[in-house]
Amino acid sequence: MHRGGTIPVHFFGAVGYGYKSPLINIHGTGKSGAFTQTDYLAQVLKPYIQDFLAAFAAVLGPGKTPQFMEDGNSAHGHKTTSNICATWRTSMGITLFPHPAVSPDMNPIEKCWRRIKQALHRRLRQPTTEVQMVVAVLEEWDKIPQEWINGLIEQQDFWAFGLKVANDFLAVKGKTLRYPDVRYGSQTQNTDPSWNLKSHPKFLTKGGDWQNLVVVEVGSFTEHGLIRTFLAHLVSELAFYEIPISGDFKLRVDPLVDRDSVVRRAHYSVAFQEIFDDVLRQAHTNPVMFLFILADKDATVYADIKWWADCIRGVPSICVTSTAVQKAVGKRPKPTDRDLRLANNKNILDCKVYGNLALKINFKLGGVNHRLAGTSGVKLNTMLVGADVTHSGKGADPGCPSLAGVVSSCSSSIGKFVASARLQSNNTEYIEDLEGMMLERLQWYQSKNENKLPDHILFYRDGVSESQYGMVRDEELPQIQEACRKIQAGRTPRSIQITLLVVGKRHHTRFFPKGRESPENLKAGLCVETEVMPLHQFSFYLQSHQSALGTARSGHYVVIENESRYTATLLQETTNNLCYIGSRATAALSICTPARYADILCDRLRCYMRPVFEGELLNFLKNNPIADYRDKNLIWGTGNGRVSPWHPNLNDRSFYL
DNA sequence: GCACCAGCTAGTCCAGACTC
DNA sequence: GAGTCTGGACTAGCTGGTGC
Repeated sequence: MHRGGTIPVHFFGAVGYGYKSPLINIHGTGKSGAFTQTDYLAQVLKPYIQDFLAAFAAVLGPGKTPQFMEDGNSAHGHKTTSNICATWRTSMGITLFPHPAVSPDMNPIEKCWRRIKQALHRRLRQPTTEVQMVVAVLEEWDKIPQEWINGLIEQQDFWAFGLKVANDFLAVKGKTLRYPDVRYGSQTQNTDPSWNLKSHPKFLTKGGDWQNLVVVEVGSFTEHGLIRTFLAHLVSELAFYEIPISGDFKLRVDPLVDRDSVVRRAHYSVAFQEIFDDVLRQAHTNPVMFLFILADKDATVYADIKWWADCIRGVPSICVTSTAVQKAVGKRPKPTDRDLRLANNKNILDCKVYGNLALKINFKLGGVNHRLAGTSGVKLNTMLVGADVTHSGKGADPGCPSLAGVVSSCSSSIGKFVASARLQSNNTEYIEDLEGMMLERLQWYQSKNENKLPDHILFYRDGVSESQYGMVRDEELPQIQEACRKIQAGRTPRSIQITLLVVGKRHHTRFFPKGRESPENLKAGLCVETEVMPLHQFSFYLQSHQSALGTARSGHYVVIENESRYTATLLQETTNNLCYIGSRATAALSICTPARYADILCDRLRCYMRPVFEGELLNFLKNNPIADYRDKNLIWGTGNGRVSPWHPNLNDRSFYL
C-alpha cells in the first residue's frame, strides 16, 4: 500500500476467512523506490509466505487448502513462468488463485488498505516522519476486526446491492480485417502483423548519403573495442541498404548528470557545438547526422541531446545506449563480405537492433522506408493528420504550459509525417491553436503537391476521453474548418471535406476468443462494432496489432465528423491499414500511425521542456505568460520567437521519430 | 447560499517487465 | 532498437454532505 501526499510507505499483509497476517514493512530498491521482483522474493515470498499459508491452513482445518491471490503488480512476476518469483512459487508448490486485471474490488485486501487510509486521514495529528507513519499504519492494521474481514470475503459490496458478476463473458460478434500488403523497394510482401526485412531489404526511397559520420560517446566506456565492432557492423549493414557513409569522427563528451538542468544543458550545448565546428573545419561540410552513444540510459541526457540537435543545430540525431550496443554486438554473426551476405540471406538482420537502426537512419536522412502495396482505402488526395496534447505533470510550475502537437502527411499512401507544435495554457486538453497548426500543415501539403490542396482531411485525435468528445466537436473541429476556409481564400462553402475520429487506448474493454480454456489474444485485425457500442454513436473497437504479452488492448475509434462520407466498413479497413505505415518498426501499431506519431511528437516536446519539469527554471518562469516560456533560451526553441521550437532545417523531416 | 471537505472518476506520467 | 501491457502515484474536476 502507499499513502500518497504525505509519507510514502510500503507494506505487505494477507487476509483470509478467520485469518489476518502480521503486517510487514517492505522497501523497494528499484528506481525511485520502486518495488521489484527481487524485492518481492527477498522481502516477502522467501521469509514469510509459507508461514502465512501454514497459519491460514491451520485456521481452515483439515481438508481445506488456502488459496493465494496476488494482484497484477509486475513485481509479482505473473507474465512468464520463468521469472524469479514464478520459479520460486513453482518450486515451493504454491499455486495462485486467479485475479482479473484492473479489478481491485475483487480482492478483499484492497478494502483493508482503504480502511487504513481513511483512518489515517481522520487522525487529528498526522504522522510527519516515516517512522511515525509506519507505527500509525501498524496501529490501524491491528484495529481491523476479523469479523469485518470475514464479511468482506462472504459478501462483497456489489452482491449486497443485488448486482452479480456473470459467470460468462458477454458474447459479441466481431470481424477480422485482412492484413494489408506492404512494399519495400520494388517488392510487395504479404504481411503478418509483424514482419522483418530479411526478404525485402531495400527501402522504398533511399535517404541521402550519411556524409561525415559523427559518433559522440557521452560518458565513459570501459570497452572501446565493443563500440568499434558495433560501428563496423552498422556501416556494413547500411552498405547493404546502399546508404554509404563517409568520414569517421569519433569524439567523447563527459556527462554532467548530477548537475542542475540549466548547467547541464548549457554544458552539452557548448560541447556539441565544438564538435560540430571541429567536424566542419576538417571536412568542409556540415555533418548530416549525429550518432550519440550513451554510456548510461539517462532521460535527462537524452532530453538535452535532442534539444540541442533539434532546436539549436537543426541536425537529425540518433541515440543508442550502451545496453543496445552490447546486445547488438553479442547477437550479430561474425561480419562477412557483402557478396557472402547476399548469397546467404538468412544471416542478414538477425539482430533487430541493426534493423531498427537502419529504419531510423533511412527516414531521418529523408528517405521513405515502405508503403502499403495496394490501396489504403484513404480517399484520393487526402491529408492524414494526427494530434495530441501532453501536460507538465507533477513537480512543474502550476502554470507551466501544456504542449500540443500535430503531424500530417503529404499524401495518403506514404508514411512521411512532418509536424507543428505549440505551447498552450496549463492542463488544457483542448488544442488552442489548432487553426494555426492546421494552416501550416495545409501549406506544407500544398508545397509538396504542385500547389494543390487536399480534397479530404482524415484527422485522428489522440488522448481524448468520452467526456471531451463534445469539446473536440465544438471547439477543435471549427478550428480545422476555419483553417481550410482561410487557405481557400475564405471561400464558402469549403471544398475540403473533413473526417475526424477520436482515438482512445485507455479503456477497460477487452476481447477474448470464445470457447478457449486458456485465455489468449485474438488475431490482429479484430474489429467490433456492435453489442458493446453506444446506440447513437459511430464508433468501433479495432485491435490492429498482435500482442505477445498480456491482454491486447483494442483501439477505440469514435467518429466525430464524417464529411468525406466514409462507410463504416471502409473507415474500419482504412484505419486498420494505417496501422501498417509506421516507419520505426516492422509491425502493425496498436493505434493508427498518425495518432501514434502525434503521441511520439509530444514525447519529444517534453524533452525540450525538461528543465522546467525538473523545477530548475521555476524561479525565472513561475506563473509567467506562455511567451516567456517560449522565449527562454534553454527550453522551447532558442528565444528567437519560433512557434514550433525546432530549427527550420527540420521542418521537412520526420526528425521526432 | 456559501465554503469546505471527502470520495470518486478519469486523466496523465512513469517504472518495470516482457517479446521481437 | 522497436513494440506492448500493467499498476502506482499524482492531479483536476465533479458531486454530495455538513456546518455556518
